[in-house]
Amino acid sequence: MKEIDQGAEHNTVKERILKEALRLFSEKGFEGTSLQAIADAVGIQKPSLIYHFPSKENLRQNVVESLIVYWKNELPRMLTTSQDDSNRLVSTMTSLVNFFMEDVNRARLVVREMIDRPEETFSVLNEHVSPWTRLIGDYLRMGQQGGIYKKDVDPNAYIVQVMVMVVGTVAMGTVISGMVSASTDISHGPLIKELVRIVQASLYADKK
Amino acid sequence: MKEIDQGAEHNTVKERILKEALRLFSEKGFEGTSLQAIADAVGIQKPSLIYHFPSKENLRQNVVESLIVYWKNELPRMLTTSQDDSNRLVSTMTSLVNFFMEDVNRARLVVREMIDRPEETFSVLNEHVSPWTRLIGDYLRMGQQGGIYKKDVDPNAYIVQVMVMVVGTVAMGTVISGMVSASTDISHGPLIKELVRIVQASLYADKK
DNA sequence: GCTCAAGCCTACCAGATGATAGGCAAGTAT
DNA sequence: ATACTTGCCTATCATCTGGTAGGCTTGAGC
Repeated sequence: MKEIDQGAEHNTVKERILKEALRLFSEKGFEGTSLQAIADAVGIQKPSLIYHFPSKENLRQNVVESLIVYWKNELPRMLTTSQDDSNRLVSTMTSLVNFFMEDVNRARLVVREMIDRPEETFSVLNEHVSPWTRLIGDYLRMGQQGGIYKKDVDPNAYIVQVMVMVVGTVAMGTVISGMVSASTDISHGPLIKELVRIVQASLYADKK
Repeated sequence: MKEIDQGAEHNTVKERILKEALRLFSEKGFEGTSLQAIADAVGIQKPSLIYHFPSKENLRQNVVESLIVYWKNELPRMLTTSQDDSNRLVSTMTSLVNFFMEDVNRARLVVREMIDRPEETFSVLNEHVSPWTRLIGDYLRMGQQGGIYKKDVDPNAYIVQVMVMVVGTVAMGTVISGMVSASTDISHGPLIKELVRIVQASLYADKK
């Protein structure tokens, strides 16, 4: 019975720990979060935490891995979902935005990992994500030859920039909004709409 | 004599502390950096640190303020430097990129502050930067009416997105590059070139 | 019934942390 | 010369950190 629930139930202690750790790591950072704080958030004692995850570092790796697993399952689905070639790229990007918007903590954790552990994160991205982005790159180059996309687009750099915008907008968009408006609660809506516009306008060739 | 040097000399203990603190805060984060580590980097003892900056929090504020001061001096200069209206926006952005590229730690610290203290950073940006970005906003709206810029550009959101790209590219660009290439040392060059291209291509109206 | 492992607990540890107290040397002012 | 300030030091503090040792309870297997 216990083995049947494994993975399906969303309330096992282990999953609650991962959930609270993700939240606290992304809000306060890895170094800024104590095991005590996580234990308190879950409602257990510190040694019980250590029982499930033998060290803080191990817990961090598991939190990160839980995000990677999600990606490895979802990315292929995103890339194959829309049959329509013309907006496959935009629909993939939209799925990506939705993934991060589902839980802003995901974007913030990714940003933190990239700044805290640049080399390590580089390797992780290269190993788990680059196979799929390479496909997008090929797709872009084909579109360029076919005249659909602007010829001065640098496919690789373009993909990186789109990623910077997606992650950056979700993680920092509302904060940077302080640069242009005093209202504290600028929703992500207009930012993402403009994000999509920029991504498209800078990609598609002008109609002659 | 001492008062004359004040601010001009770059080797006072206080300035060396600020420099090392900026570096360590941006590399390891605020919580991830101990006063001991800063003191060691400067070459003094921990209590001597406390002598100059009464608390760690006070030191953080001074580090952040040193960046803000730079901005408040440079932003007006950037905005007024190029007389040529047609590329004032791009030249301003280039100056901004150069400012961050001068020391990547600047961009990373800004990103960290935005994620660690969203509300506080929002207020800081709103107070010190928004007066200038409002000018850019007006400038964009005028250009839209004049037909120079695309009409579907959302000026405020556009400015925010450009900022997301600038800060994001410098702070995370080389890491995200792991998504498209295995070579560890992708320079910022191509990324920034593509950044400028995207910013321009998504702004200027198509020639009819 | 007995054994055993799982899951969580209390009690505790060594080390690091931010911060304080107080001393001391050098320079400046009176 | 004396008194005071500046800038740095050593010694020490209470607190918190990640992590360990070991005990209690529950439930399944035999």
